[in-house]
Amino acid sequence: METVTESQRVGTAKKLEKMFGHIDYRNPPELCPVRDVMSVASDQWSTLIILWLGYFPVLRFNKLKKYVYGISNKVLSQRLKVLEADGYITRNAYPEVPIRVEYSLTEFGQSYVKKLLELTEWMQENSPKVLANREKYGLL
Amino acid sequence: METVTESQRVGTAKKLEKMFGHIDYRNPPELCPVRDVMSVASDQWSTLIILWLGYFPVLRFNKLKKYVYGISNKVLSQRLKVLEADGYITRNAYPEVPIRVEYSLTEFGQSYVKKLLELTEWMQENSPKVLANREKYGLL
DNA sequence: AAGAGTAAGTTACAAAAAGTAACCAAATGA
DNA sequence: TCATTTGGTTACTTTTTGTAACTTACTCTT
Repeated sequence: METVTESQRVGTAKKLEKMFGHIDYRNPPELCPVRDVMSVASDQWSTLIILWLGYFPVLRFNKLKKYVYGISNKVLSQRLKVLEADGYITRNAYPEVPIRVEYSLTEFGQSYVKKLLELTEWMQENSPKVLANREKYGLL
Repeated sequence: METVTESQRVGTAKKLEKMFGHIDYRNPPELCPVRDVMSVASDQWSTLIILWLGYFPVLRFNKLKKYVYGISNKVLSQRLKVLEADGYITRNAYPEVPIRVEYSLTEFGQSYVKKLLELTEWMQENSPKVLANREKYGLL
């Protein structure tokens, strides 16, 4: 068991201890719901799906597929199921012909999309720096 | 080109337009630095690496590997390179025997870890809800 | 002097995940 | 009768991950 002195520790980071196990070298996903839940919600495709559903209050399968550029039917369908199971989105199917299926965020999903937007805003502000760093690194 | 009325639009979500292309069905990663940069930084393993480096100011390869439970040498090594290239972390090698290599966050990395911690805090607060949802969904 | 140990990786091979593209159902319109 | 439509599914290929053995270079033990 490792101990970290206060001086070694970075400010707010104490919370990691609670989040990712108790710093005893054992924080596998089975023992760590945060890691488990996060790996679903912050997956690349899931993130884009949730963000677009934050933008449009309701979207049908094929519309969503156009916005989440590059996603395949298969993966979109998979992710939608998981996101529904985890409570971020709802699926409403209307038995018309052809069938109409509408996806939208739950309240829970909306609270998540707010957090996600904070992160993407940071990304937008900072992505130029990252691209500049990559350039520089490439030359070394 | 799709138009969204103000009433359809969810609050802060207008920013998506700037972030993910101009709502014209074309936001591939090549045209969208945010998507590109985000896919590296918010990858599951990268996230854990950055979080642990936020907790311990400096970590060596094998220590990092113990904290980021379950990661393989290969992937750890890959992610560290990319995170270094993107400017989140620094690598310092001391030519002792055996070699000693120290990783730590750059200032930029520290500004990112703060954002990341906000997200993980949300996850910690909300993961019980997600697990409960999953249970319920499983029964349907 | 031969062998073991150590840190930080790399490499070859196997398994899992993702991408691709064709296919399906059910009703409607030409 | 045949094409069209939506929301997927399926079989197959390619890419990404995971596994575990190996490497390098020097030091310590025997």
